[in-house]
Amino acid sequence: MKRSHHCGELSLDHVGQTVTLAGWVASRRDHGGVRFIDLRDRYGLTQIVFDSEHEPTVHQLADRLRNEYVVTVTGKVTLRPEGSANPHIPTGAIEIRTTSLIILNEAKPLPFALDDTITTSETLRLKHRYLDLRRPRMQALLQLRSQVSHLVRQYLHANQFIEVETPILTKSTPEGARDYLVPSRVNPGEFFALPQSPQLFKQILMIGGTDRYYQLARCFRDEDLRLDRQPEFTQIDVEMSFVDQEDIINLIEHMVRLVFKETKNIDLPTPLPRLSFEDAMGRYGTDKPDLRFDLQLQDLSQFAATCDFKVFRSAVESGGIVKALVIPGGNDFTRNRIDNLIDTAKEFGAKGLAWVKVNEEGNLDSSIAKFFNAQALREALPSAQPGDLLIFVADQAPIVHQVLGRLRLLLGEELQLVDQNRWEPLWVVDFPMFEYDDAAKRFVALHHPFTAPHPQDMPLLETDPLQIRTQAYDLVLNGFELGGGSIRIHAPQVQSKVFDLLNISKTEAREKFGFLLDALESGAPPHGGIALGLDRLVMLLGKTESIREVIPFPKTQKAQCLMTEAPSPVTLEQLQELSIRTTAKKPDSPL
RNA sequence: GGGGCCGUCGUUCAGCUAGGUUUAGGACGCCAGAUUGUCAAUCUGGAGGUCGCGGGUUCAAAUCCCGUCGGCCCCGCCA
Repeated sequence: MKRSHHCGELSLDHVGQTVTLAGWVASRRDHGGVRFIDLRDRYGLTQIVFDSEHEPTVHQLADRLRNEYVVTVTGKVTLRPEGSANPHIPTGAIEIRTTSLIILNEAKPLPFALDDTITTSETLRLKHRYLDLRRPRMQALLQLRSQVSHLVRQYLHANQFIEVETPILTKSTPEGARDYLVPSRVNPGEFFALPQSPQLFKQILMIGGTDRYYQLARCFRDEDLRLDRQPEFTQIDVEMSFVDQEDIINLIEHMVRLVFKETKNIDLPTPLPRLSFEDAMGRYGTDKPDLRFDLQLQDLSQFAATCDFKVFRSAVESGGIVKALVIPGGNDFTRNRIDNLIDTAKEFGAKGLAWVKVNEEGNLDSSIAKFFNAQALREALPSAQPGDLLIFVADQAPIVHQVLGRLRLLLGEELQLVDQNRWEPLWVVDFPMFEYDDAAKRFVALHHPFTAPHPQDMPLLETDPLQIRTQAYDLVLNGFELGGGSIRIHAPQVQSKVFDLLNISKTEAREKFGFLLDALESGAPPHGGIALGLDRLVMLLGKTESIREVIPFPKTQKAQCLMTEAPSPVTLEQLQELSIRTTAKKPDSPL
């Protein structure tokens, strides 16, 4: 018996019709002579009535119903009696007077309540994800994700993009995250890698004349997990030929604005604000600033250079900087709380944390206040008001930025400065091309080794690589990196030069991506692109507490699936067939 | 690899910080009965826990100590 309607659509308009519904028993209320159940499917809830007077047989059968039984019912849509309508659900004006009930399947008592309001440990939810997914909230999130994907596809197709699938079984890439490896049975001792991103393939597609490519690409990285990081995730992967940075930023802005408008009726600004990497680091101490609250880093290096506090002066003299955060109302921080801040600053890498209270009279209150000219400090820090707490870090710039950037986030949360209803997207642009890795004694690419320098910085490749800025851009939203991209190198000589600087030998470059180098020499168009994290986008749109909520079957922090219990040992035969022997000593290992 | 928080009936939470008050308790769920207008239904009764696991301290451990397993958050890592 097929259903005629679903459980979310019946209303006064249907009164008098005979309908058939199917779904799960969401709850039951037994009054003896009359029994009610709420029947649930993806679309909603409908109340079903079993009346002993009119339909004694069906009423008796309904006694067997339990939560999450799967049933199909046929009956007449009727108006609920005076005073018993339920205004809280869309179908609350009507109910179904049942003439037929079929129990399609039974269900054991549940390991946890499916109620949206009841909190259950995530462990249990993940173990029984099939139950968890039945909850309206989870269905809504799946639907949101589907809606976002659909909008993205529509938009990109409308802009002449072609969706292309790139290989999942591919080649291990250097200079990135750890790869997930897949042994090749027919090539003993050799391995595929799962893609960390389709980066090289999309560039090859441009060289192949595809002009505009996109893919909702599954990517894999064998690194430790975070609340916004999973070992497999989906990115909206885009690449275009004959474009510059502005073209890509424009295209993506429109797409993101469309997604926010269509899914949540949110109007993002036009155009999106931009910050240079330098400004982002200087003012927020991070390349993914959360602009939902202000609390900017204040540069006090000039003041510090002339003050009597030796720690400050010597930091500046040795090429470092001094920056401060003005904590509004921080004057009432207890000594204990300040000590905790100092400890936290040290954990973040600072040698110490200087602090000064500005008391209600506007005087400086601190053990180091005697070193400062109060007037000079006021002029250097005009935003400081009576009642504030000033905290300072003096060190080399990267450390100052890292420490104050993190303290800013911590304090923003503690002092509830973050407006949860705000949406603060921005582009971070003009990234440096390289960083110097002191440990490895070499340059490393900040973005990736295929990112093109700014044309005017090109000569610096020979002279001062650390000063080179790239045509790279990150899209940041509320402190999360939504994605990033760049204009790519299309000149083979430039690409070779960059590999040199990264200390990737000719042999190694040849071995790892000889195909790209060959392709670049075969008529590569100028091209560039971007990749946005679909999971993070949906997580932010859905305001969920972690990325796992918007992934139907996510992994735990130990990169395991609690439902399937993957990964798991395999048989000795399987290993032998793959010419593999493991050195792991697990009690349940087949060795 | 490192730091922190958490683990008590099916679920959720109390009890732990004063070791004995506990035969480990409440709520929800479950089981049985009652109930013709509920929608967090109600009423009566009942079942259900080796306090994650192992070891130690003690006359006595859910409670203190050590280890371990699992979950979460963070650092490192994530070009």
